[in-house]
Parts: sequence; C-alpha cells; structure tokens
Amino acid sequence: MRFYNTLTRRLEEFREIEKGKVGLYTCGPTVYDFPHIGNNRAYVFEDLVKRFLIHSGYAVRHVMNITDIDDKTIRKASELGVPLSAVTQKFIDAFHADLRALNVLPADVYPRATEHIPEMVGLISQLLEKGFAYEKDGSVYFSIGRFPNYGRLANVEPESLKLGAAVSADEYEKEAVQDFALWKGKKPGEPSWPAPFGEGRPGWHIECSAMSMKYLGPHFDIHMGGVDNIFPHHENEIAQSECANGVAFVNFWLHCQHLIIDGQKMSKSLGNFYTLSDLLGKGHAPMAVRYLLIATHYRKLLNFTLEGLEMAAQALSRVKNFVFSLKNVGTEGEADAELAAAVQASLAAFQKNMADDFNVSGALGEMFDLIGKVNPRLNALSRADAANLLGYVERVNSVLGILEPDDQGPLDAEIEARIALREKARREKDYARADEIRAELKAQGIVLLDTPAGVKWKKE
RNA sequence: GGCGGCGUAGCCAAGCGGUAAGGCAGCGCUCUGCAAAAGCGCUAUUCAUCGGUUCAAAUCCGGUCGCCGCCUCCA
Repeated sequence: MRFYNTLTRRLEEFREIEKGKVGLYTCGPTVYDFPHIGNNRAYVFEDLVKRFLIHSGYAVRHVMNITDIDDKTIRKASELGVPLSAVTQKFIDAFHADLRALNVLPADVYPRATEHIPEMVGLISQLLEKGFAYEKDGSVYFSIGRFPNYGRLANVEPESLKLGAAVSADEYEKEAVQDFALWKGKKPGEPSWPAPFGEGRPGWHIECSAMSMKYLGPHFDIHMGGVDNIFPHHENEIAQSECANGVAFVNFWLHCQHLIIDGQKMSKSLGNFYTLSDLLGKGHAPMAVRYLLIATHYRKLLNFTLEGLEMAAQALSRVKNFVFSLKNVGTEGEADAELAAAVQASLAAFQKNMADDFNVSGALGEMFDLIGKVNPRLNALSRADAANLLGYVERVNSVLGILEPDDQGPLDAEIEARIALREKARREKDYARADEIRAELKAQGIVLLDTPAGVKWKKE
C-alpha cells in the first residue's frame, strides 16, 4: 500500500519498521469542550487507516493521547470554578461516546498527559543536558536554532515564519521568538508539578513526544492528525524527539484535511458548529455520518451538509438492503463459479483502491458495482452464493465500518406473529385490518416487504 | 509576504496519457389488493476557460478566471 507522506510530500510505498507490525500514534483530543464533527472526521479517517492496516494483515499498536492539561483546559476549569479533572473527565467521556457511536475501534492505550509528567520532565532534562533547550525565568524552551531540520515537515524556513500577534502576546520570555515552551513556569492558580528546573507544567508539544516514545519507542511507523497539527505541533514533536533520542522519529506522517459546513468554516458565531450528538438528536444515523465522513478523500476539504448526510444515509441503505436480501435467499444449490470469480475480483479492486492512498470513493464504487451486478439475479442465488457474498460484505465492512453488526437481527417471534395475522387478514380480503397491522409495525420501526417469495420485514 | 490545495452531470464524488466509475436526486417500468419497500432501465460527445505538447489529454505544460486552506497551541 502507498500513501501520501507529509514529510516527503510524495506518495510512498509503506514499509514497516518491524515486519508485520505497525506502531501508530494519533493525536487525540484536548478535552476542554465537546468534540465537533470536524474532530470526528480526523478520528474516523484514522480509524479507516488502522482498519485497512489490520485488514492487510498488520498487527497494529495504536496509541492516542488525551491532552488534559493545557491553557484551554485550565481556563475552562477556572471559569467554572471546578477542579481541572472535573472538566477533563466530562469531555473525555464525551469523546469516547462519540467514537463508540461512530464505530471507531478503540486504541490500545489512551495515555493522559497528567499521568505522564515524570516522562516529560525526564525528556526535558535530556534536552537541557544535550543543550537543545534552555531555562529562562522558570520556564524551559526548545531552541529551534539547534535543530537543522526544523521546518522540514511543514515545508517552512524557520526565518520566514511570520511573527504575528500570538507571538507578541506570549507571556513567557524566550531567546528567539520561534522557540517554543517545553515547560511553563508555575503561575498562581494553575496546576503545577515539581521538576529539577522548577515547579510548573508541561507545554503541549512535549506531551506527545514523551507519550509516543513511552508506548511506541523512539522510532515508529505512522503518526497522524489533522492538517492544522502539521505546524507547529508535529514539527516541534520531531525536533524534540530527534534531538533527545538521536534517531529518526516517525517514518510516515498522514494528515487529514478539515471539513467545512455548508461551504463555510465551522465556527460557533455562525451557528454551524455541529457535534455528533446534535446530528443524532435530529434523527440522523451515526453510520450515515461515518459514511459521509469517509466518502470524501481525506486530503480534500469536505463540505459537510445536511443534504449530503441524507444522501449518505440513502447510499448506506442500498448496502443494507443488499445484505438484507442476501440473508433471505433460500434456494439450495451449488455455488456459482462465475459469481465467485466476480466477488474475488471486486474484493481485489476494493483493496487496490484502498491501498492507493485510501481512495475510499473508488473502493465504494467497486462495491456498488458488484451490488448492481448481483441485484438483478438475486432470486437465482443459492445459499452458497449468498454466503459468499455476505462474506465479501463482511470483509469490505471490516475496513469501512459502516454496517453495525445488529443491523439485521434474528427474526423476532412477536413480529412474525403479527405478520401472520396480517397475512390471514389479507387472505380474507380484510384489507383494513391488514393495513392496520402494517401501520402498527411501521410505528415500531418495522417495515414490511411484500415480495413474491412472501412477506419479509426489516428495521427502518 | 511565504507555503499549499481545488474547479468533472441538479447534488456528492472517482478517474491523473488511451477515449467519462459509483452514490443521491429525477423520470419511466416491474412487483403489489392498495401502498410502502425493494429491484430494473434511462439520465455528461464531455471534465472552469484559453492556448500548447502528443497518434491520443479530464489527465502533461503555460496563461486566464473563480473558490479555498495554512503560516505558534484550531482535528
């Protein structure tokens, strides 16, 4: 498989460091607010990459950090007048709830910054000893002038960095404006930890360096995040990690583009700031959201609209209907060799598209192609054919994650009984009674399908 | 100022040198007691625009127009 490596700005064939294994680090949330749909795009994309790696036979070790100490979490806690942990725990729970709803596979570890202060202090000490960092007024800064490769990931020249308002507003003293804080000296009212270089708290960037190193080692395969993380966050991670360890940090950097809402940047003032729970509250299905989020290539800006969400839901139902039909095939018989070959070819084409920089649209196209080919001969299918096709859908879905396992449960006896009553009424031409039962079931979210092969039902 | 991206049917979206995937919507049809659901069929001589390279270009090169992102804590 190949994908676009931000570090080299080229499509590169993926090569793992240790055969068959992948060390994966994804930048997790800063837990000062509810995750919004844009955050979710990044998480879902990262999940897609991870699922495809697993699908391709790799053993993936996935680490996703949780930033539970930074300017924003501190500010929030102080605004609300509650302990930091009270704020962060609430949003950590919300974060996990979203991931579950979106069918995102859990990471192996979710390290929290506040639980890794000693590792960070140790890393900063190393950087101080090696002369890559300096203390000033109780804070410690990284000296980017000491790292010749600084700016490689973001493709920027350190000297050319625009010095904007944020720099002049910085309350900490630095030698060079581009230098960034590794450790921020204690300020009144802020949480702090002891350190050889003075009481204080860690800067944001050092968290990820310390935690990725602890769980994945100094050199690992893939690091992902949103495009906004490229500079300065990931650039700084590289600088810190490589200076401390003296080895290359990460081989492949993958960055997910942002999404916009109705053609405009998401912002609270415009009122287009969706969270997943907003959408679910309006009756949208989480799997439709997931479908929409993955259907646009990850390096393209995604224009998120409610109309698009409806379209995604419809497309998804085509897949669900296909699965439903397959589960209702009842004909005995041999498996069709030609069909089996078509299934094989489709799966290979699906994988080929995914292996080409995660071309989900192309991969989905292959899947729908097969569905379109099979649908006309649904009635001629044998059980063996259906099982083969269901296996195909399962394989594809192990990557896409758009079908929930309980989409079609076992037949419920109560529902079956109601259907039998309706059939009896129909036979007796008591259509009023039959329609009544149909309406009742519909109200329970059960849709009846009167097919030539008898009545079938499914959940809406 | 610096770095970068995009413009393909009503909408979403692949294709990246060999003659326009797929999804949604729409229209027609099949099935049906009627519906619903589902299924089937149809729907871009053309890829913002102008010019160039080539036997061949949506795909490569140059110009123009339009839209957008990032440049210190925002996924």
